[in-house]
Amino acid sequence: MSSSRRQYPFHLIEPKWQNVWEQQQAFRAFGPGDEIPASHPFALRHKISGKVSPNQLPPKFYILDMFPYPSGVGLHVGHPEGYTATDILARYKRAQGFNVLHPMGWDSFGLPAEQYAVKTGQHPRKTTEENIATFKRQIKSLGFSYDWKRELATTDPDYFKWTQWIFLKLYNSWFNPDTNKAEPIETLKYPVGLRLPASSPDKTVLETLESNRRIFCDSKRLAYVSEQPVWWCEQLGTVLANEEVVDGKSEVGGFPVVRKPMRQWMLRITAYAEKLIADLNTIDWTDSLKEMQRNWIGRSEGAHVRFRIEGRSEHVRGVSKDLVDADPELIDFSAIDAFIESPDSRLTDSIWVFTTRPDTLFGATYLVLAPEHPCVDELTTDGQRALVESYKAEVTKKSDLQRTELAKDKIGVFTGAYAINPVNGEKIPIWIADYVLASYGTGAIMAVPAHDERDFELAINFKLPIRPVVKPSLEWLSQNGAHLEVSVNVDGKPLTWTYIELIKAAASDKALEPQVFEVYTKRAPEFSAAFANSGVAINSGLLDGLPTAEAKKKITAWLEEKGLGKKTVNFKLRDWLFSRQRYWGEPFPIVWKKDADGKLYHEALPETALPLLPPQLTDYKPTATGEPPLACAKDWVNLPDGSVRETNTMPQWAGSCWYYLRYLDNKNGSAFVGKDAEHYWMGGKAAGVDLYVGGTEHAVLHLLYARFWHKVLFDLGCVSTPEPFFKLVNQGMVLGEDNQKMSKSRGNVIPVDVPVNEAGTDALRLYEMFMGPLEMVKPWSSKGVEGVYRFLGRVWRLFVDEKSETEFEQAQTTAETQNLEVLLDVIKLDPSIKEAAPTPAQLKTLHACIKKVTEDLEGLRFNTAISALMVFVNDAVSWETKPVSVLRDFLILLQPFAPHLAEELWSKVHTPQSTVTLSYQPWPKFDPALLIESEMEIPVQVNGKLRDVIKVSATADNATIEAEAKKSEKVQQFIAGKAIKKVIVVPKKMVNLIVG
RNA sequence: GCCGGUGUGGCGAAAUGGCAGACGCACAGGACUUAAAAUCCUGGGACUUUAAAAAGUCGUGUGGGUUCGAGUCCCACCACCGGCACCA
Repeated sequence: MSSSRRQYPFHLIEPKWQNVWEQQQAFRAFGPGDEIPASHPFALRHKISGKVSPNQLPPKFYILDMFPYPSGVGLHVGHPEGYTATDILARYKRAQGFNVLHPMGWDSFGLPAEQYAVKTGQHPRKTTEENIATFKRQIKSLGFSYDWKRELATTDPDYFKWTQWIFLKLYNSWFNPDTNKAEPIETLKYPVGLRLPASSPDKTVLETLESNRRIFCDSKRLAYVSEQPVWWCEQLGTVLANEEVVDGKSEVGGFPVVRKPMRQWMLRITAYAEKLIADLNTIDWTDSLKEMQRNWIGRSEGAHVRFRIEGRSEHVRGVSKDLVDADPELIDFSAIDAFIESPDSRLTDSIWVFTTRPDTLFGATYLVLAPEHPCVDELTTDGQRALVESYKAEVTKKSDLQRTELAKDKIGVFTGAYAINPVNGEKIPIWIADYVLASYGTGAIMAVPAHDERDFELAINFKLPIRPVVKPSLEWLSQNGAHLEVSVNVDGKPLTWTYIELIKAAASDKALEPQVFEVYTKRAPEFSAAFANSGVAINSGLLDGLPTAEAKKKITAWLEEKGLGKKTVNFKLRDWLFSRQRYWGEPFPIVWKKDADGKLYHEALPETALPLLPPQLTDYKPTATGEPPLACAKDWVNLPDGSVRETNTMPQWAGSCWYYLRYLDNKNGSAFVGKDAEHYWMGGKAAGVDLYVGGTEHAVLHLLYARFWHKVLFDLGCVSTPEPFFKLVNQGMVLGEDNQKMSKSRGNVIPVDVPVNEAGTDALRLYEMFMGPLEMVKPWSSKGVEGVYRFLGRVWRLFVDEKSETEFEQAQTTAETQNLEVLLDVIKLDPSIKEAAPTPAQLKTLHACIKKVTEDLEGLRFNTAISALMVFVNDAVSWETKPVSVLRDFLILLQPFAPHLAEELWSKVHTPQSTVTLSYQPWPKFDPALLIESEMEIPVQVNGKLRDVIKVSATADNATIEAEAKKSEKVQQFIAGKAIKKVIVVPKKMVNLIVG
């Protein structure tokens, strides 16, 4: 920045007011049960003090930032963008009389501190504490109005005690599909004896029952254990999350990663898939963000269809009852039946598939299983076994990336087995191919090559039959189906036509159509593509002639009636892999024990054992076998009673799933949040957090996980709202001056202290918001900072006396004592500022500004609000007399944006009897009466083109306006001698004359 | 490929279907100054006519449409950014 002279002494003003706020505790948020000191500005403004009941408190407004991971390196100018937006709004809402909760904390578990520990041996807690201190100092220097009394860190045992407590809630709950909510595990009825391990002969029925019950409960818990392949990075000596693996390499360091199966904790988020989608309609998020979540959850409606395996005897309904030899009172037979009839069943007389197009069932000419499908080995015939095995081996070798890369070339292998198409009894081959994913649906599909592109490609590659069962549009056919040949029965005579000829004939002769489409293709036709859209069913028996939507309904009903299928909603969302093999995370409050058969089972620690602290270690490196670092602490792992602690830790997401609740009551030692605090801060008109601002990078992960936890807590009666964040806004990224993403390698990172040192925090805040709309991606410009800095200088000069400022400049350089207060007090108000009645024009300028700033803040349009402040100042600098009352209102408007400067100027213009500090001054009210003009300017168009602007009285009616418009000389030039065909007068807006 | 977003001066950007370019940056001219910086004042979309004042034509990614009137609404397309991606 080139300015040699400071626009105004921000270097003195900013620390001064930050100090004052700190000493006053100006931004403490008082909730139910808090003691409000009588001298606190909040008490003065609202005339309450001491302990007050929730209904005595003003309405709340909860404004939340996404709390940061405190890294070792400093903030750059992109970081404070969201924080500035929320702070402006917090200050605005405070001025409006809301009880504002605006907290900040630290998402402080994480890999960097742990990697530093591996390298140096320094305990991650020490690194974390140092980083928090740095971050806090930097954030505090920006003058945000956080209530630091509510600060929290996810690594604090008083905090993660409750993270562990919520985990236990998940562990001890299951999702009841009948009540459609989570319930304590005790409410779970279980079907005894169903495909559970055979009991040893000497065990009593009850012992077996107990063991079975445990296994069954474990299969329903919201937190459960499963064997899962995870990403293991040898060089980093740790397991990585999916997000940390980019193109088959670790995001950090670019080391190779491999898939390794490990015992993992999972959270059953899939149970909430439907609610997580449905409740998006109840919250105020942007459409794009909601859409991202919808896509991630991936809801699709369709059906499960059961294909019997050829040559196997049909499973008889109810036979499972024979397995049970226990007290029938304890048995839920309907649950057993439902299980056997479901695709979850491992009974191997059938293969279940999921399809969104059950209407194309008649066109299913083969089945495809994922290579990992559990039935593959059993189905494979001896003749095909070698081929199948080598294919499977090849697939396992490929990474996920390679599997996707080879997408174009559809390869598969025949298992040798056949299934029966339930609608027509046809014997169809069962294949395996890696384009079918084991993790989606049932891991098996029915292939309808005529109407699915992928099935089509495989069918072409391996010459499998293709049978069209949906009539495509003529247009599509003329592009794609010209070579298709079909046999047609017309009036009893078999004919072979090309498909396109046939459709054309049908189109020209409507009478032909019904009978034409009752054809059965004798030959595998030569398509050039699959027709995957909706159409009308053909070649489909009972469905013929039905449009796709109706055909789906009809065939699904038919399948359900015969016990061959079920209407189903399927989701892309998978259960959440919740464990990490790391040191620096919350330990699981779980121990492992052995039952009488020597089998391991898990058990929760009691709540009284929380917080469960991680052990002290000297080496934080995980072992080469992938065992978590915690396993090294033998004393910690092995308990006196022979049980063993869980050595995995929770992922970083765990702490951020509920931190917004802890802010409400962060000192509570007996509950994760107190009932009163929760009701007060999360209740109200907009339930939950009133405004949440953060980056898009969390659009699916954090925001989905937090919603999930919140819904579980809601179901269990722990919180009072079904959604945590009512309104959510994503701030756009701030790019470097070169229009590129800021990064160390590009060298375009601008640390916050650069603009702060050169122009001050207020200028930084103002520019962050003036750049453009909050949600937009926008480049940084140091010239732009200079512009808003100049504006603040103009504000300063609007208020202060030039002479005394010169004296101040001298005093500053010569004064021995650097007492800020004394120095700044030298500066006097400009003599043109007087206790005077404002002129109508001045009131108009002020109230136009109040209106615009207020409306823009409500709509989060910070950039245009700032331009309104500039317009006011541009006008006010030319006033000969500046009425104090007008300037005071202006300072209240300026305060949210540039709080330090506003406070300093306020301290000069405020009246002594006003005891409430600027931050709690009531927001000025806009008076529409003051904006009414005596005259108005009306643009006049001729044939839609602007020709003149006329002035008429504000009360002029349409007829008068029209007459005045026609009188205008300029308009006359264009209408003279022409007939006026039509006149449009928009009241108080404009006139349009249409001439011929 | 699918979903979402964005295209307006030299630049960041404004505009409930009604005067396109508010506000700011950069630029130019002027005042102040020995000078520079800072500050203050003035100017500006492009093109054409004009000595000038002034006037006219065109102009919001492209092509259509609706309307008295379109940056704004509708249809088709193009470019860029972001997300998802063999999801049956």
